[in-house]
Formats: sequence, structure tokens, C-alpha cells
Amino acid sequence: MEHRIEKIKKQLHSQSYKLTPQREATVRVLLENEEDHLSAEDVYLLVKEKAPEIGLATVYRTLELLTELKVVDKINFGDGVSRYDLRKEGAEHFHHHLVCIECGSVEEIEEDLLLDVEKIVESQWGFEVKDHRLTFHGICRVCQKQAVTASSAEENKK
Amino acid sequence: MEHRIEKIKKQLHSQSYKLTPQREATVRVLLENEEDHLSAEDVYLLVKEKAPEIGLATVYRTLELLTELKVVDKINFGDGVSRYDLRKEGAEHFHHHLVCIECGSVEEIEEDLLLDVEKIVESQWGFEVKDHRLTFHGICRVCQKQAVTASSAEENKK
DNA sequence: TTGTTAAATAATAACGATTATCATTAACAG
DNA sequence: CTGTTAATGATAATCGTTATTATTTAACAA
Ligand SMILES: [Mn+2]
Ligand SMILES: [Mn+2]
Ligand SMILES: [Zn+2]
Ligand SMILES: [Zn+2]
Repeated sequence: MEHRIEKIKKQLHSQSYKLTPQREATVRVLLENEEDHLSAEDVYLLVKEKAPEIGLATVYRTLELLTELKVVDKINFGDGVSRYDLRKEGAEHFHHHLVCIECGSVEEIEEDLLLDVEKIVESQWGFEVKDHRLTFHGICRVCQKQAVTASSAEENKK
Repeated sequence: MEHRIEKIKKQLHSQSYKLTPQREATVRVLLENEEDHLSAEDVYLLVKEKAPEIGLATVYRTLELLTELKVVDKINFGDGVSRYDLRKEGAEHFHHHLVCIECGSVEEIEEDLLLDVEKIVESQWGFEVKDHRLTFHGICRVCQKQAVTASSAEENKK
């Protein structure tokens, strides 16, 4: 934890930004909720618990800054809000997501999986890939089981 | 063109929706600008040229309806607006996009490319894939050439 | 035709996420 | 200390989208 904050601090300093208390509080919230996909508002409310004096605008500004520095990735799952996702430590590329269209759960895939596809895109389309966004929409494991249970219950009724 | 409108008309009727003049005008605009990625506002302005009496809310409602029917896909490139993309005729899956981070151009890939990846996701994550969104961010062919030209010009100056 | 109903529409108000503005404060070099 | 610049907090403004409501249209039965 401290190690990662130290790293981010250096990234900020390298572009002559400071790690202010507000920025640090924001980063800590992101680190403590790494598995979630928080909106700016979500982050704001969590930061407020520790540093009640912080303003919403500062959270937005900090998230924007962290996005520029590629500490976080800004992502959009199609509900009306942007969400901020900490880059995995040492990850080359942004990770992928599995969004369940039944329950709304979001699972992560850290494996790259796209190496071959990117090669094809580079060679066949002459496009120099820098980053990617890949999201699958479908039915998660849990909802699949529920569907099976529901349909067998349906069978029994007959 | 007429053929595709006829098809969409049947899709609407199958869910007991009507192809009203406003809806038809909207669909025509989408068909005539199939290569673009229009926002709701863009569609509204183009429809207005032909049917000036149409309201913005109706365009939004129509686009929402067409999205439900999977005639169009709603997509978000990270600028603040949703864009609407007609499904390619007979396409199994939504197509992919190459977004240039230099000039903002958007290129399309109709080839699936994800068959293998989806198999892995299904088998390894137990996730039943229904749809996907894949966007690559990088440098398009044109901007790559410009970079080469610029750097060689730089060389000559020395 | 005429009246009855529900669906669809246009105009516009409301909403909500994000951004801009601006006065105040903190950090810091000289 | 003093001046300078970056950062912040409060809040107004913006802008894409959604909700509301009165009106129009289409379908259809009497
Ligand atoms: Mn994630
Ligand atoms: Mn497209
Ligand atoms: Zn689920
Ligand atoms: Zn380009």
C-alpha cells in the first residue's frame, strides 16, 4: 500500500505535481477499493469519511489527473456515469470486464488475451495499438445457475 | 435501402410497434450515414433537414427503441455523448473500432476476431457471452505517416 | 361516418453528471 | 517575512438525457 502510494507520488513529482493531502486521501480510497468500479461520486463519499473537508470538484480534478498519469483508467459501462479503475500493478494493458446483463455484476480478467488480435490489427489494418477496451456482456456463473434452478422448479410444477 | 427499412418495419411490427413517419425518417438518416457514428443530436439535426417538425425527444425515444430491438448499438467513445451505430446487415456480433488518439478518426473492423477469446472466457470463467465491445486506441495509418514526415523534416533542419 | 381508445409525438421542464469560475488557502522560493 | 504560483472548496453554469404533459394520430368498433 505505502509502496504504491510512494510510486504514485514519484509519478506526480516527475510531472511537477504535488501529492497533496486531498490527493493522497483519494488515492488511498482507490487502493482500498481496488476490486470495485467507483464513480466520482462514490469516491467523493468515501474520501469524505476520512477527510470531510474535501470538495467534490477536487475529487474530479484528482481523478482527471490520475487518468492523465495512467494511474487509473476511466471507463464507461453504459449507465450514465464514468467509473475509475486503478491499473493493476505492473500491468502492461488495461484489463477486461465481464458485465452480467442479469444482475449487473462486473468481473475482471487480468490475462491479456488480445495479443494475437492486436498483431492482426497492426499488420492488417496498419493501426498502432496503444491501449484497448474490451467488455463482454452476458450471463455470469451465478445467474446461469439461478436460471437452471428456476427452470427445473418450473418443471416440477407441471 | 428499401429492403432494410422493410426488414426493420417487420421487426417493429413483431413487437407491435409502428413505423411512424418520424421513426422512418430517423432510420433513413441512420442508413444514409452508416459509416458515421452519430450522436442523438447529430441524428436530430439530420432528420430535421427532411422533417423539420420532429422533436428531439422523439429522436431519443426512437434511438432507444432501435437499441432495444438491436437494430442499432449504443456506443460510447469517452467523449461525453452516446453514439448510435447501425448493426451491419446479417452480422452476428457488434463490430470493433479503432480510435486514433491523434486525429480522433474512427475505423471499423467487421471481422469477428474474438471467437477464440470468447471460447476461453466461456470455458475458463464460466461466463456466457452474449455481446461484446472492443475498441482499440492508438495511431492510425495517416497519423503514423505524418509522424514519420515530421521527424524527417526535423532531421533536415539540423 | 363517428366516437373511443391507446400509442406516439412536440414542446419544454427537470434532472444529474461534469466542468467552469472565483475567492481563499497552502506551499514554497527568494 | 513576502511575493508567487498551485491547489482547493463552494457553487454556478453547462449540457446530454429523461420526464412530464397536452396534443395529435392511428386503429378500430359501433
Ligand atoms: Mn476493472
Ligand atoms: Mn461502428
Ligand atoms: Zn449475474
Ligand atoms: Zn489519426
